[in-house]
Amino acid sequence: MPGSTTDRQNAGPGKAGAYSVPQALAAMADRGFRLTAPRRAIATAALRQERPFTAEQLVADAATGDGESGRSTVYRTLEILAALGVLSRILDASGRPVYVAGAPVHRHHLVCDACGTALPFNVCPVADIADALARENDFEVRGHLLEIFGTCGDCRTESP
Amino acid sequence: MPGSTTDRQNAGPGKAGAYSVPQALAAMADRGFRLTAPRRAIATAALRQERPFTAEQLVADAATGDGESGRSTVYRTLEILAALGVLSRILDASGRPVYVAGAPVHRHHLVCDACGTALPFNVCPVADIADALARENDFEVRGHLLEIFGTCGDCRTESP
DNA sequence: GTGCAATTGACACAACGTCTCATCTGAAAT
DNA sequence: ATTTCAGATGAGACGTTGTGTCAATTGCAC
Ligand SMILES: [Mn+2]
Ligand SMILES: [Mn+2]
Ligand SMILES: [Zn+2]
Ligand SMILES: [Zn+2]
Repeated sequence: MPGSTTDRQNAGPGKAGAYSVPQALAAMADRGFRLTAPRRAIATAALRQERPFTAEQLVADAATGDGESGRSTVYRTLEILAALGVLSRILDASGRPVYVAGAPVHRHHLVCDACGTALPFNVCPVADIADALARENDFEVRGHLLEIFGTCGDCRTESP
Repeated sequence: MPGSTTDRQNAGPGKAGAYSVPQALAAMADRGFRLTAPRRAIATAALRQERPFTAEQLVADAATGDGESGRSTVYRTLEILAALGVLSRILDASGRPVYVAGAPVHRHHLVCDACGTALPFNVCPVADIADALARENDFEVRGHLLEIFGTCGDCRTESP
């Protein structure tokens, strides 16, 4: 059962808000999760990704890469990493859940149709109108979903 | 009535932007789609929904309600109705595609967690910042996704 | 009416995800 | 170092959502 105590030195993310693999593992151990070989492999693979990735992608990755891991374990470990704030689970342009590195802070993305890169931005234009909308419609706002889609500069220069 | 003429005046949606069943059928016929029994049944069932509905919900509905329709036909007909602007396909809080009545105009919704009601609103706070974000990040904006989640007044008064 | 292309729907298939449960293992206690 | 067992694994069955195929059916133009 989770809840024990161990080393807390590098349990948190660095300045950029991104966890290193050792930090991610420490965060897991902190919460009482056992450091198994599959979990090490999955955390390593997840943090190596430079773009949003689906669970299935990592299933395939983990099968060939850093040791074998079953589908169930991949799903379970990604869930844990998301709960710990090592990863965030967001929705891509098609509504499919994808994971990105970083805590699930209030954040939105510029998502490139071509390469899938999700560039975060933090200005939120929703808060301004949410209050007004809530009042006008007797609606209690809990949260919102905002993603902007298009094409990044790199992809535009590479295409005719 | 023998020899009655086909209403051509009903090809478009009414003032509220919502299609009636005859209007939806007329829109299909206009585009060369045949008016089959399954299509009538599916259009009828779809326009009867008062909340966003999934294709699978309508598959179940159509099986019991206005005559039998195969799964493939339901999916295909919903796709047609969405293409015609009779329905819109949006994403719910979980990212699942759902259909709502009305043309896929630029629109966002207040989506109730409890009852699923999707209340549209038309003020868009994204346009304001999209330009700036595009410029700052060399990103060509194609579109965006914005849904606000929470609880509607009806559901709040019914719960403790 | 006839003819034929459009349409249907049973069925197979695939992707994604959940659940179970027999087996294995990390790590705490000794 | 060995014991011990709750935590963890993963093969496999299963459910849901959605797509593709194709022989049989049917709307509709003529
Ligand atoms: Mn926001
Ligand atoms: Mn908008
Ligand atoms: Zn790109
Ligand atoms: Zn409600």
